[in-house]
Amino acid sequence: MDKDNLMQFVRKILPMSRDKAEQLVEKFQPMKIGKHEYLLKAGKVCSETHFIESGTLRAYTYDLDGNEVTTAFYVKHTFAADLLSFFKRDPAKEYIQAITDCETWYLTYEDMQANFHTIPEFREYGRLNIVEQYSQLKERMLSMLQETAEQRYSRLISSSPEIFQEVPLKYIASYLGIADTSLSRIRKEFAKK
Amino acid sequence: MDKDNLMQFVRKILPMSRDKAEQLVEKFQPMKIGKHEYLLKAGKVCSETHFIESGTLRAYTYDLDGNEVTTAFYVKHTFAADLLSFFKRDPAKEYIQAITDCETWYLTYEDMQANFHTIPEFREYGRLNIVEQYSQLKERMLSMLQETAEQRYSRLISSSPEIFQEVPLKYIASYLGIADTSLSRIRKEFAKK
DNA sequence: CTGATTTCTTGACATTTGCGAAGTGGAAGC
DNA sequence: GCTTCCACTTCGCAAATGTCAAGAAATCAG
Repeated sequence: MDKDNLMQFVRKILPMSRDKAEQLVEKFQPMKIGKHEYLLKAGKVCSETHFIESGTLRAYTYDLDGNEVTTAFYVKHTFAADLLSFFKRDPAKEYIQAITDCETWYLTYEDMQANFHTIPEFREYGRLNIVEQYSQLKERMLSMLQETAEQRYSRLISSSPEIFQEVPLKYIASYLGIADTSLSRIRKEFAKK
Repeated sequence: MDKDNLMQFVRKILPMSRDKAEQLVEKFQPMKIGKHEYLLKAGKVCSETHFIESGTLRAYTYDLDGNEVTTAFYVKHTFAADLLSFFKRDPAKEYIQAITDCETWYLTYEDMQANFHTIPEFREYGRLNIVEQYSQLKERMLSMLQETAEQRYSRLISSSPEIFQEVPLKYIASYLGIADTSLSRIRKEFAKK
């Protein structure tokens, strides 16, 4: 397992020389996580950020009635971490669980801080990365505000078809903010078209 | 008009000495914006971030059917800006409009960048500020996922009662993701309790 | 392979919310 | 002062979604 995918991802967000990029990803270390295992549990401080080489994970929390609410899916070649816990050093409110076996490259908070202080490109990358996550969250927010459940489903299946290969539909339902029975109906309607 | 409120806000997010804080807020300049005027228009790059000394603003965009969707309210003693446009230097997708007459302290992107490079505390503040915004957006996202319109209304009125003093209800409705007639019904039910 | 568990679908029914139209009250402009 | 416009409410009905319960289908464990 080499770091090519990680390098490619990093340079896409902030174009830089190959040398700089290599310096930047140097501290990432490999990890394996088995299906159903946890990358993070609520109550613990998120101390690493993981670039997913292979596999799929999800983040979830509980609503006031005790129901699971899936807040994010993490697919290969993206980063998985609880940003808030990671940067604020607060206990996480979410669980991050492997849906399939996963391989990741992870960076600890300490290593990241060290690089922030010594590599200007890394700082800039760090900020842009947060802005990028904010951007995605905002799009999802807008989608919740102005689209119907069917439109959100349609959007998800065309933007991230991989998710549907590996993730149980009930998780997708709670991610879309609807009951699993409603998703089932929507899929039925959707198939007709 | 002095910068006390600004200083206080900045130091709340990242505690630091009074000297450092003064250095940090030095570049902020005063501006006045009249009711109904725009602080930012869609298509333009957001080139300043505004700390609101007094007044209220809202951000909005249009959905696919051409309806206004209110995405944020900015009340006094918080920052107003299109984060994505500001940091990515992309054209904004939103309008930011004054709902009442406003006074702000603003900082240009260039001044911010300059300070980022020379003052470590400023960098750290900048990152934490984004994380803070991300945190608020995430809470709103969760609220959309798991709460009913009435619960969202209830939450907003208790967390930000000021908004209801100055903002037309139809904007609040679109912020909550519901039709203005539905908000009207919800308020009626809510008043009974 | 078999039984147990989980996931997914379906149906009936209740609730929430949206939409269009109508009406009221108040603010703004002339 | 009068008129116009805008914000807000209300009503009736339609559409979307939730809840609960049952059963089919897929998956897992031994």
